[in-house]
Amino acid sequence: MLEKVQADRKNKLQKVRELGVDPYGSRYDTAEPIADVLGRFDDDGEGQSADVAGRLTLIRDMGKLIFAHIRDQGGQMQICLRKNALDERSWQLAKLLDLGDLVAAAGPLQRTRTGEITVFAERLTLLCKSLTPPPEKFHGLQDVEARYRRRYLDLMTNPESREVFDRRTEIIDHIRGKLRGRGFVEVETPMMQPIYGGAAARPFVTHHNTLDADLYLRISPELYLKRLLVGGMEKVFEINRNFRNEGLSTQHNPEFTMLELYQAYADYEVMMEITEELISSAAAHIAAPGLVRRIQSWYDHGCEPGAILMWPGGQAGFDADHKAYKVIKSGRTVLPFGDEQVDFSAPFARATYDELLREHAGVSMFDGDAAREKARELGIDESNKDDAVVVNDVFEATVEDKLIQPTFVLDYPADLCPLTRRGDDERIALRFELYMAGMEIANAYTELNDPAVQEANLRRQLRGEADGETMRVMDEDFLNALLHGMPPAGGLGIGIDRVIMLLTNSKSIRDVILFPLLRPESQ
RNA sequence: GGGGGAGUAGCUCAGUUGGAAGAGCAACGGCCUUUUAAGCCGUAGGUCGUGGGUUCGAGUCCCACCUCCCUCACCA
Repeated sequence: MLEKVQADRKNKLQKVRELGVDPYGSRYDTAEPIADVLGRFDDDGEGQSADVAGRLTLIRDMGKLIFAHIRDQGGQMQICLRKNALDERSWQLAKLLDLGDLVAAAGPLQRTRTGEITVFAERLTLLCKSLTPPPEKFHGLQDVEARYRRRYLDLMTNPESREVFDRRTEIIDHIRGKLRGRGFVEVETPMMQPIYGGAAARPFVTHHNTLDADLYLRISPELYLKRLLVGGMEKVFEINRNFRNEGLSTQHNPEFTMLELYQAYADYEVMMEITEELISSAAAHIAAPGLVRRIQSWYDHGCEPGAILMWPGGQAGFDADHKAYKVIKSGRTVLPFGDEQVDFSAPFARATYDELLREHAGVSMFDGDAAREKARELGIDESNKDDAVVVNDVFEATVEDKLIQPTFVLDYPADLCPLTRRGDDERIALRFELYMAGMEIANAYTELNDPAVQEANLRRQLRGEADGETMRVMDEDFLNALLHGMPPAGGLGIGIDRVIMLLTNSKSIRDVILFPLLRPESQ
């Protein structure tokens, strides 16, 4: 069947050529964004005209009169093609158009009898003939696997999907702007590393032929960014991919985007302020009415923006089935995430690791025996694991999914944190993680800059960590760098994909990554 | 890897107890100059995920496998 449709379309393509028209178009830079056209239309104005370009999403052919919807990246509107308004060749061309073709139409701009703003074309230009029909015009592409594997079809037909990726870009731009405003410089450090480190994860391995050397795709940029602190770069950040050779889930993609930043002469308290500012301001930015208005034009199918856009009480809101954004309380930014309402307003709640563990598990992080008992009660295998690993297993099992509202968890068990400075109490590390909606979003510490302690930490193996998942791979050059003296510093990592999930109400990380990793299709 | 769910036309989906594979959209032919998922008349389109099995007969029942989704495990 598909072959037949493609053959029909190739026939039409040939007929287009016989008309002397290039079916693959060429430069066309006179078109105006559709959202702008709809926005400037004046009901009392006369002699208005427009020139728009985009993909045909709907065609209603009435013989000598054709109505069609044309969509560009910011909006959709109606065009009308009439036999007696076009020259003979253009009319022949109009009758050969299919859903999915890219065209441009120019002519007078008027409302139709039923009130829809419409370009009554006097010029029609074919920009690209489409040989494969688009998905169903009303339901769009629903099949989840197809949406991930053939993202171009998802983007073409599902505006709410495009919307998520537009927001992703806006959020990352916003974060970069905030960091630049604080005097941070963006750097790029190796993705391919001879020694991997900075996190506890299994790496991907690759090979450089000329050097005949195995290299690892980085699991973290941390050790390189700290070298830059040694070199005198006092405020650095990197937003880039990390690769971890681990399982896939709704919260894990093997390659994911991480923000890491380091600030000399700061500590984890400063990192908390920065985290709060980045995330709460990104949420406020993304919930701003101006953005909601622009988005709304996608759903409007040609009705003028403004008709649906004024929300009562100055609140911004947006509802399209599963993607909903709202600013609910004035002065606070509250966004829905699934069944939850998450309040992104600063300041975020703070609690120590030990307080939370006592509250939810009834044991102290300093009492290894009690933690083991609790672990057995929870069905966690605690044999052959060090106390700190058992404690953390209990923490993850009992506390994590309770942390829906933004919460800084402070002061981790020192044994879990080889790169972190100890507190006055040597058993704790000056580290926090930020949890939201039960997900780990950020991780930061007051950085360890004592080379002797750092070396000892890296040499010590913790029992209970799986083979190959330890960060204790000795990086002599990193230790040498510390011997030259690294300023006391705060370091922060934020999982960008998860932030995007929270701010776009996406329950799966695959919905915020354009091309998530799936099993390759066989044959 | 364990558990649960799904896979039927290009797309969105029905398919009863096992008894002749369906609808809408898209496509093709025809009518139609103000339609809104246009309408009307007609035509065509299927390896029912793959491979076995049970049966007179399998989209439907059984087994294995493939892919995706959810969940658990894994995972800073």
